[in-house]
Amino acid sequence: MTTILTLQSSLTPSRAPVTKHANFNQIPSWVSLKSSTSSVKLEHKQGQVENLHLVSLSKHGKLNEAFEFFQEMDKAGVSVAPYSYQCLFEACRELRSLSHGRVLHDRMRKDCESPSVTLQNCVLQMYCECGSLEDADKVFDEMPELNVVSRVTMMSAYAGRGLLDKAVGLFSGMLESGEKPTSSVYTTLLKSLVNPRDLNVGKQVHGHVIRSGLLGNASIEAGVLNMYVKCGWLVGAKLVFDQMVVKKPVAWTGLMIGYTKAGRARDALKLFVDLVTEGVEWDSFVFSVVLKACASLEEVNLGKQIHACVAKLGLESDVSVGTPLVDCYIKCSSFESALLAFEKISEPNDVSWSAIISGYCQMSQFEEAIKTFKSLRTKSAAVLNSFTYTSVFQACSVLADCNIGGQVHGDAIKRSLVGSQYGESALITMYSKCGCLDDARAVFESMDNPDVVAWTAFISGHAYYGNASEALRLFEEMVRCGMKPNSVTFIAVLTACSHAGLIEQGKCYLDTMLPKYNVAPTIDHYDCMIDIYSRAGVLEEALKFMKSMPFEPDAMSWKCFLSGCWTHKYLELGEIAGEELRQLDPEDTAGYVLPFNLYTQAGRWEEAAEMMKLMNDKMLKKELSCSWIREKGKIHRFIVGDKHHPQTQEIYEKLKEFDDFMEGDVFQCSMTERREQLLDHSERLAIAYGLISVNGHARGPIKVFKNLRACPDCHEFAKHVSLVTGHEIIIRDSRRFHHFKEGKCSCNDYW
DNA sequence: AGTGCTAGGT
Repeated sequence: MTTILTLQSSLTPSRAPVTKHANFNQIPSWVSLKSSTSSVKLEHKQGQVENLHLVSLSKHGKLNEAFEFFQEMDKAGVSVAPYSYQCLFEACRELRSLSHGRVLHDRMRKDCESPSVTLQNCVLQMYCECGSLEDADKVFDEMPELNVVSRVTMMSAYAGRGLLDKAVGLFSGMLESGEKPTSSVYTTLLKSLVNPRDLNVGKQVHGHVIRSGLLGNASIEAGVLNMYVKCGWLVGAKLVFDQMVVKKPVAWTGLMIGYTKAGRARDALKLFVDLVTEGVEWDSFVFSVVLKACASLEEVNLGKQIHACVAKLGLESDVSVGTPLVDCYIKCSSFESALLAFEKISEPNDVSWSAIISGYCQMSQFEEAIKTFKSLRTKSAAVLNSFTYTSVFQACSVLADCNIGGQVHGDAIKRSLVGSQYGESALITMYSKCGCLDDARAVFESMDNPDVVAWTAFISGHAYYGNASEALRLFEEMVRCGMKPNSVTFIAVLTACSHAGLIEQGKCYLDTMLPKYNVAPTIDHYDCMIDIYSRAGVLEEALKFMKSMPFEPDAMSWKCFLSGCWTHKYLELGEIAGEELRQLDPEDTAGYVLPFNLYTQAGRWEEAAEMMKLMNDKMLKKELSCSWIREKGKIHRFIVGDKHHPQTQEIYEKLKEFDDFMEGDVFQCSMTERREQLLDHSERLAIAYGLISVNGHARGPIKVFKNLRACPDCHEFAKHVSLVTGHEIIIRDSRRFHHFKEGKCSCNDYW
C-alpha cells in the first residue's frame, strides 16, 4: 500500500477516491500509472486502475499474479474490462499456457454477456496458439458474429495442422456468402500451401487472385510465386516471375531458393547473374541465398567473388550474410577462410555457432567442436539450439566420450534442445558408440515415432556391440511396425550378421532385399557379404561370391577379403587380394600391412620387408596404434612401449604380475620373437593402468578405447585378466566392442 | 524471403 497509494493520490489530488479499490499491495514498483493521462476520467471509471494493473501484469507474463488479483477485484466488486481480457489472452498465447487460457475463458464467459468479435478473436487466437484447435473450433462455431480476422485466424490454424480442407472450406464459405476475401485472406491461404500435394488448391487460389484483381499487389504476387516454389512447381513459379511487371528482390530470392532446394543450384546462380545484369538492388537475402547455392555446388571461386562484394558493401558483419558465407567456405573445405569470415560477424547467432561447430565436425576436429560448445555454454543461452547439440552429440560419438556425452545430453534436456528425430538419432549413435546400449535404448524408446534413421542407428548399435540376435529382432520388429528399411538399414543388418558369423541369414537378407523390401542392393551390400564369408573363414566361398556378383569387386571387396585372409592365415589368397587392393587403392595402408603380417607369420621375412619398402616408397605410414582410458575425467593415452606416464613403473610392474600367463599354453603357438613387443602393446598398458586405478575396489568395468583393431594376443590377455582379477573389461577398438567377463569375451572370439 | 543438424562397413 505504499508507493502506489501515493501515486494514486497524486492522480486524484483533491478528493479521496469515491469507489472502493482493491488491495494493491501486490503491485510491484515497476507499474507505471503515468500513462493514464486524464485524472478526471479515473474518478468516474470504476476499476480503471485495477484494470491497468491487470494489463501491466499480463504484459509481463505474470498470469498467476493476475489471477490472484481477480480475487481482490471480486472482493472490491470491480469488474474486469474487455481490454484487460484481451491482454491476458495475449499473455496466455505468449506463454503457450492452455490451462491459464481455459480458466480465463471460463471467467470471461461468466463476465461478459455478449463479448465483442474482437475479444472473441483473441480467445480464438489463444486456443489456436496454445495448441487446442478443438476449443478454438467450439468457440468459432458458437460465435454469433464473425469477421475476417476470425476466419483468417482459423484458416491459418487449420493450415498449420495440415487440415487444408478445412482452411479451404472457410475460404469457399466466404466466396459463397459473397464476402470479398481481403488480401490477408489470400496471403494466409497461400502461405499454408506448402507441399506438392497442395499444388492443385494453390492453382485454384491463384485463379481467384487473378479474378479478384489483386495480382498487382506485390505481397500477394510474391505469395503466389513462393507457393509454387513450396509446392515444387518451378515452371509455374517461373511463369509468375516472368509476368511480374516489377521484380522485387523477394521474387528473385524466392525463385532462387526453389532452384537450390530442387538441386538446381546452377539455375539459381544463372538467375543471380541476371539479377546482377539487370541492376536489381541487392539485399542481404540475395546474398544468403546465392551463397547457399555456392555451398551446395562447392563453388569456392564464385563464393570468394561474392565474398568480395559482401565486403565492399560492408555486409561481412551482418549475421545473415556472414553465416551463409561461413557455411559456404566450410562446404568448400576452406576452413581457414570460414574461421576468418566467422570472426567478422559482429553478433554471431545460434545459427552461426552451429555452422562453425558442425564445421569442426566436418573437418574431424571433434575436440575443437566440443571445446567451442563448452565455451558457448558460459555465454548467453540464445546461442545454443538443437542443431548445435546434434553436432556435439556426433562429436561425442566419434570420441566415444560417454562422460561428456551424457552431460551434454542432460544439458540439452534441461534446455529442451534435443532435436526430435535428428538429435535423437545422433544420441542413439552416440550412446551406442560409447558402449552404453541401455542409454541408447532409453532414447529410442522415448521417441514417439522413430523414423528409419533412428531404427537404423539402434540396429547398428547392436551390430557394433556384436549383439546380432537383438539387431535382427529389431529389424523384424521395425518391418512389422510398417517402417520401410532403406539401403543403410541393410548395411546395419548385414554388419550384424557379419559380427556373429551368420552366413546363411546374411545371404538370405541380401537375396530378399529387392524382392521383399524393394531396396536394390549396391556394391556396398555385396562387400558386406564378402566380409561375412571372409570373417567366417570360408575364403573360397568368398572368392566364388566375388566372382559371381553383379559388380566388379572394388577396393573394399578386396580389403574385406584380405582381412579374412589375415585372420584365418590364408597366405596365397592374401597375396592375390593384396595385389588387387594395392592396384585399386594404392593409398590404403591395409594393402601393405596385412600382407606384411601374413609374410611375417609365415616367416617369409624377405617378402615382408618388400611390403614395407613398397609402403615407404609411397610415403605411406602405418597408423600408430594408440589406446586410452578415462580416469576421474582425465584421459590417459598410451602407445606401444610408452614410458611417459607418471605411473610408468607401477604400470609395468602390474603387467609383470601376469607374466605367468605369457608363459602359458595359449602362447605356445605365438612367435617368441615378438614376445617383447607384445608385452607393452598400448591396450595392455591401458588395461594395467585401469587395474591400478581400480585398486582392488569393484567399480564398473574398465573401459579401454583403441584407435585400431584389437590384437588377438591382447584379446587373449584381456580374457585372462578378467578371469583372474574378476574385473570386467570393455575394449572398444576401431570396429566394435569387446566385453570381457570371467575369462570370456562378448564376441565369442568371432571378430 | 534467407543461413545451421541425424543412421554405415574396412
